[in-house]
Amino acid sequence: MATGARRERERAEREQAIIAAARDLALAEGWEAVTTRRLAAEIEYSQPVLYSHFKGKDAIMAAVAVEGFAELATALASARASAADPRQAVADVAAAYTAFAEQRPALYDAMFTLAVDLPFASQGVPTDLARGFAELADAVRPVAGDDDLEAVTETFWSGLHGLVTLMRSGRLRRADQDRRLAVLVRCFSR
Amino acid sequence: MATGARRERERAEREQAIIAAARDLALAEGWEAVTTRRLAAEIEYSQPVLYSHFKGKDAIMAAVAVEGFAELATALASARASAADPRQAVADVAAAYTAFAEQRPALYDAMFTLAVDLPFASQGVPTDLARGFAELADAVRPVAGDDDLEAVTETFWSGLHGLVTLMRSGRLRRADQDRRLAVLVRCFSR
DNA sequence: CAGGAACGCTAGCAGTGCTAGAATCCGTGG
DNA sequence: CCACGGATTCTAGCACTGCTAGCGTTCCTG
Repeated sequence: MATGARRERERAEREQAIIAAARDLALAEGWEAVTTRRLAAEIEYSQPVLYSHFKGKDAIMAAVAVEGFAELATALASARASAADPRQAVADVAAAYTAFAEQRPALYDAMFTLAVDLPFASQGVPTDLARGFAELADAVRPVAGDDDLEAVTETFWSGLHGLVTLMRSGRLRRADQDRRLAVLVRCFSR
Repeated sequence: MATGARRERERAEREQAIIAAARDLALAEGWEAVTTRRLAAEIEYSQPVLYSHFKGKDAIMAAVAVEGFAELATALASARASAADPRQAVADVAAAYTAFAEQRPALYDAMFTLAVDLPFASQGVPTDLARGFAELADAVRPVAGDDDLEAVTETFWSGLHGLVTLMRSGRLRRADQDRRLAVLVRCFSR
C-alpha cells in the first residue's frame, strides 16, 4: 500500500529532472534550443510526459525561473553580509547582481525577459523575489528617507536590470560596465 | 527605358508596406501575432515576396526597430527643447522616454528586447540611436564631470530602460512609476 | 510579333508546441 | 499463480511556424 508513496516520490524526482534538463540545456545553448522533443529525449521519456507535469513549455520555463529567484536572493544576501560597511554594501550587492546575470544569462532571461506572467501568481516566487528585494532594500536604506524606501529600492533594481539587459543585447560596451556600475552605486549610496 | 525606375519605386513602396504592416500588426496584437503568412496576406502578396525584400522575419523586425529609433530620438529632442531649465530637462526627457515605451510597447520591444543583433551592423540605426543618446547626454551634462559623461548617460539610459521593462513585465506596480521616475531624475540632475 | 528574362505563386520541407487514442505496465483480488 | 482493471506511457498526428525550390505567368525588348 505504501507503493503510492514511492510512485509519488518518483514523480517528484522526474519533475525535478525536467526542470534541471531545461535549465542545463538553456544555459548551454540558450532557450531557443530548449524544445519539448529535446527535453523529452534528455529525461528519456516521451513528449506527453512533460504535459503530465506542466501545463506547457512556459510552465517549465517558469519553474526554472523560480529556482533562479532563490539563487539570486542568496547571492545578494551573502554579498551584503560580507560587506565591510554600509557604503560598500551597495557596491557589493550591485556587483553580485550583475555577476549573477552575467554568469547565468539564460536563467536571468527566464526570470525577467521570458515567461512574463506565469510565476507571479504561483506559490514559490513571491517569497524568493521578496527575499532578493529585501536585500536590495537593506542595502540602500541609508540613502532613503524611510517613507519612499520602496521607490528607491525599485529604482535601484531597475538601474541594475537596465545595465544588465542593455549590455547583454549589445547596446552598451562591455568594457565600460564597471564605470557605469560606479555611477549607479554613487547615486544610491552616501 | 525609364520603366526600370518605376519598377524600383514600386518595389520600395512595397517594402515600406511590409514594414508598416508588421508594425501595425505588432502594435495591435503583439509580435507573436506577426507571422509571415499574415504579413503576406496583409500586403496582398504571397509569402516568398517577403524574402525578396528581407533576409528573414528578423530583418523585417529590425526594419521596424530602425523606424522606432528615429521616432524615439525626435521625441526626446522635442522634450528637451521645450524644457524650461536644465533641471526640468532631465525630468522631461525621462518622462518622454517612458511615455514612448508605454505607448508603443511593440516598437520598444523590437528595438531593445527582440531582434538582438541585426540592426546595429546596418546603416540607419547608429545614426538615430546616436541622436537619441545625444539628447540624453545633453540633458544630464550638467551633473557629469565631463570625462565620464558617457558613463553617466549610459547609466541614466539603463535606469530608464530598467524602469520601463520591469514595469511592463509586471515586476513593478504601475501606480508608483511616477515616484520611481522622480527618484531616478533626482539622481541625475543638480 | 516572337524570344527571353524578371517576377510572383503554388506546393512543400523541416521543425515547433501540444493532444487523442492505442498499448503497456503494474498492483490487486480470486 | 493467474487474470482482470486502472493508471501510466507511447505512437501517431494536428495545426502552426519560418523558409525555399521550381514552375507559370507577365512584361519588356529586339
